[in-house]
Amino acid sequence: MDTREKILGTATRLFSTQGFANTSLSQVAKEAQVSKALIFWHFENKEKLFRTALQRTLEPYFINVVDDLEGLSEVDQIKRLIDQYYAFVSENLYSVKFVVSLLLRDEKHPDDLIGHVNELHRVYRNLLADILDSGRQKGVFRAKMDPRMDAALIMTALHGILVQGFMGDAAPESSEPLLQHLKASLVDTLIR
Amino acid sequence: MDTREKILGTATRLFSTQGFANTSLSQVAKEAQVSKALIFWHFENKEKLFRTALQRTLEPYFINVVDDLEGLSEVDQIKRLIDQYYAFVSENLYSVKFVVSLLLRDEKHPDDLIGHVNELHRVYRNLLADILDSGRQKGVFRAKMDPRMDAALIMTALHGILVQGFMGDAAPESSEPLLQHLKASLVDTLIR
DNA sequence: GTCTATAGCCCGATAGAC
DNA sequence: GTCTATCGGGCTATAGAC
Repeated sequence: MDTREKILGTATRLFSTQGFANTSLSQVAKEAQVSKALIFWHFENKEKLFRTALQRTLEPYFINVVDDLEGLSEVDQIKRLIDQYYAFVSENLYSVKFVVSLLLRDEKHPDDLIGHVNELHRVYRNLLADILDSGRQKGVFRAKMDPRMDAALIMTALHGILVQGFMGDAAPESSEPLLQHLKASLVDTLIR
Repeated sequence: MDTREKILGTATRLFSTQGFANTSLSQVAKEAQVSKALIFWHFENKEKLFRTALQRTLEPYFINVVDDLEGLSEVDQIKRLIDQYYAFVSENLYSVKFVVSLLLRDEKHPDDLIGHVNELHRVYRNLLADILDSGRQKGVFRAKMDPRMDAALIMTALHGILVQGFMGDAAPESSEPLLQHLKASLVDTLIR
């Protein structure tokens, strides 16, 4: 593997599990099995290395989620989106933890991290709201529902599952049925 | 004010806003207006200071929530608990952020932090489940509901509001109506 | 109990040989 | 591109005067 890649991979892993301040370049160098000075050759300083690692971390966040929805009913589209959100979080738990922990810190938020995350949240919520509204107009969902609020509520519940995943290492076994219950409760109660 | 108190208060504030590694004892000493050595006289080392500060941070987490519920109907008890959870998080946002960020780190979790948080979560969820079950037996709620799962779902949604609070500084204005919608959707749909 | 002074370590970053 | 060696500085922690 490329040396730069080796450094970047190690740094991404260490930053995302230990945070920026807790991770020394000496540790990165040791675990990547290169000299410390080499890090400065490839990345100007610790800050630049961090930004590059963060960018790498955020890459999979651009997921094309819409393609999967064609041909499904509104109800199934919603359920599919919920499943996809959950699957994404499960598969990227480390980096998700990383991003959330960045949001929690006073630490200078690198560039537009917050904007990036908010944008992702907004897109997802709007997609849900559009589907809900479409279903409402077709008479699948209750007429007096509020698509935007119900979309926000679904997002909220999904974020909640996220938190549960942080807390209990007991999560893996307990959050799967919770997800099923969430889909049943939130979606099915919207059906007229 | 007592010097020890002054150090502890300053440390609690700085640790909770900047994290452990990002907060130097020099900074604590400066902001508490004492000499650095004095910190070591009162607290053996940085770790001990941190543990003491964390304990202080967790103190308000023992809230007596039950007394407020007497005389209320099951539906109103649930809604009251939801409001209390939300109010608590709003009033203790900094320390809540602190605790969550600790949960996110690989860092040695100080003592039984996770156990402590899980316990709090468990107590709260069981309380919700008991109330739901009581209401179900009285015929207030649907007979075929699952009190434990529905309690877990409510907890999940509340945790989700937490995350929203982290993300958007736009939270204060947008999470209040979301809370109302949450109560309406989750609780009222349980009513038979 | 509170201070100043300082030891000793590890950090980020640089210089320079190969 | 990769290394060793090293600098200056901030850190935790200690020593010792008052």
